[in-house]
Amino acid sequence: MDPHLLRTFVAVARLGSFSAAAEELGYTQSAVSQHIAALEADLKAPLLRRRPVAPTPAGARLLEHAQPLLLRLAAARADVARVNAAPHARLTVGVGPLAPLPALAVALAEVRRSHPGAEAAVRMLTAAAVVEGVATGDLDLGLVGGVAAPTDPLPLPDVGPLTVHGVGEEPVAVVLPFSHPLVAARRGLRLADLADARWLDAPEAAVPLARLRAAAGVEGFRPAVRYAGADPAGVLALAAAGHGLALLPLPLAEGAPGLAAVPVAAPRLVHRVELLLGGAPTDPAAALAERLELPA
Amino acid sequence: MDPHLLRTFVAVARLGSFSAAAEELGYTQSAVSQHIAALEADLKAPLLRRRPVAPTPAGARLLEHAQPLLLRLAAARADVARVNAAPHARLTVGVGPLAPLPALAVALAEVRRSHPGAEAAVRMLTAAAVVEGVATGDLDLGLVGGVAAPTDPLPLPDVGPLTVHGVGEEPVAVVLPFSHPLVAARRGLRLADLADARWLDAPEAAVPLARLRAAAGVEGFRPAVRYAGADPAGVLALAAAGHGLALLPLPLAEGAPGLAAVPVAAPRLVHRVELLLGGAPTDPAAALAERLELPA
DNA sequence: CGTGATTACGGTTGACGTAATCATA
DNA sequence: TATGATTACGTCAACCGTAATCACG
Repeated sequence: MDPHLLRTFVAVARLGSFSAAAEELGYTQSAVSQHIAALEADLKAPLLRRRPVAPTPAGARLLEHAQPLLLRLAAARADVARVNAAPHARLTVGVGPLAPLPALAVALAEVRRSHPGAEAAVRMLTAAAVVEGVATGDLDLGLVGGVAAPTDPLPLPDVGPLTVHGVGEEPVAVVLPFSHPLVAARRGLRLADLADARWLDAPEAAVPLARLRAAAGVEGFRPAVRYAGADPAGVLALAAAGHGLALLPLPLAEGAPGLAAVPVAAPRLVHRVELLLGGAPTDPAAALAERLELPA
Repeated sequence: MDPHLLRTFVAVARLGSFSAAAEELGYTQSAVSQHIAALEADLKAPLLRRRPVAPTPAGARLLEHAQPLLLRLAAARADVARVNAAPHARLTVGVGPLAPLPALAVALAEVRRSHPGAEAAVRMLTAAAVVEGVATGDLDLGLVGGVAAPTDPLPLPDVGPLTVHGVGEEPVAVVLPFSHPLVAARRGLRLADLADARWLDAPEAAVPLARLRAAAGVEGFRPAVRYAGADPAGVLALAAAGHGLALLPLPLAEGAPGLAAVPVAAPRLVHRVELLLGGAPTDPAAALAERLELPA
């Protein structure tokens, strides 16, 4: 299970073609074929069906493992590199959806105050991409939001030691059109009671439905409309038009036209924003200072 | 970053000696030296100081990554193997501390009822070892307990896709000697108010202190006595003798001589027991049946 | 000095490319 | 039949072992 073999395996599976993977990776078609054959021999199981190229059940299982494995490998490399890395002047910050920009503004202002010469670049990304970027060193700093039980850390994908600091918690609310019968229950909405409602499936721009099922402890929360965008405003618009409910941070939800934002009473949930730094837990300010080159 | 190199690196770091690692891995001293040199060249950083052999800061970071990486690698291998594996008659169950044996007994009875010919072996392990064993296929089934917010899944180390099923939740209680002033607060104990008390540090046999800090959202919970055993009875004895407090599942805690078990009112916590199976989520009974060979 | 890590060197194995072959849409 | 995966084979590098050397306690 050489990482190189794993890498070509995921490339082949993703592209659905040996030759395309070969070109992408700078190998010949033959080498790719040999890689896959070596993997299949090692694991004693066929991983791909050819013509058309598609993963077998065993290959699908391997794929699920391979991507996190390669990610962790990159994270390990980045983490070791950080130890001996020269500080750099450019600070790259990744911001996930549902990570409120006010918090980012405060953080950046603090950086500029303490490191007046440092440039800062901000990238808007998906939550998974922020975690990946911070782990692999592509990002110096990450800001992600999500729901969790109060004071609980966010359940982030485990790609290696990351420093996670909660920087804020806000209540969460269900957004629903004023016409919705549940608006009457102005206070004390139980999430489990909404399991049979129609929900917006907006995994990037609102709380994912799987998370709702886990939090409420019941099945349901069937998706009515899927919204692939990352902008919560789109979710608000869809909710106002009656296409389904969504769970959002209260500050984001309230004041939206045509919508009621009803806080969730049970289970107790908050929207939590966390600051991510690569490497083992340390003081965030000190860790940042170490990585930033102070102008002379 | 060949896994082989990583494997010898962790062996060298663990044993503190190139030659000892060589013997353990069936290599020659020279090969081990070359492995480490290759790793250091690849990562462009010294990883070990020699004479005495000890990890450098960069090596320490790598170590932190290497163990989970190798574990995931083994898990991937096991997961693929499971797909094409022949069912076997022997069922191995790993039981973590704080996983109540009644639940195990019920589970085993159910297995024997549905698969009358299946032998079952039970191993008592640490929680981490249960997760590892299930992931790597050494165990067919795992049972672990821990505290979490109600309906929340337990925060288990992420070693790959595991099927996790909650099989029970019970209240948690602080155990304290009858003489303790807080016994008066028979109901409605707030965990945060106990941050300054003396606690038993029993990471295997009771809720770990780090978990308490995270749940209460405050620092504190300083350890008074460390108890390395895995048997909660030892914790009860220590608590009764006044050596410190501990958080335990209520059924375990109540009725212990000389102790009061006071339920925790805030934050809302439960002791949750989860059933672990290797592989992607499926129906647990069906998954087990697939792996068990029914006697003819 | 002696234990133990490193370096030098040779044999073997394995990896990749070229090119021919095979298989399937 | 054409596209694309596989197999054959040659070359070259990588790996590991033996043995000599080096270095720290």
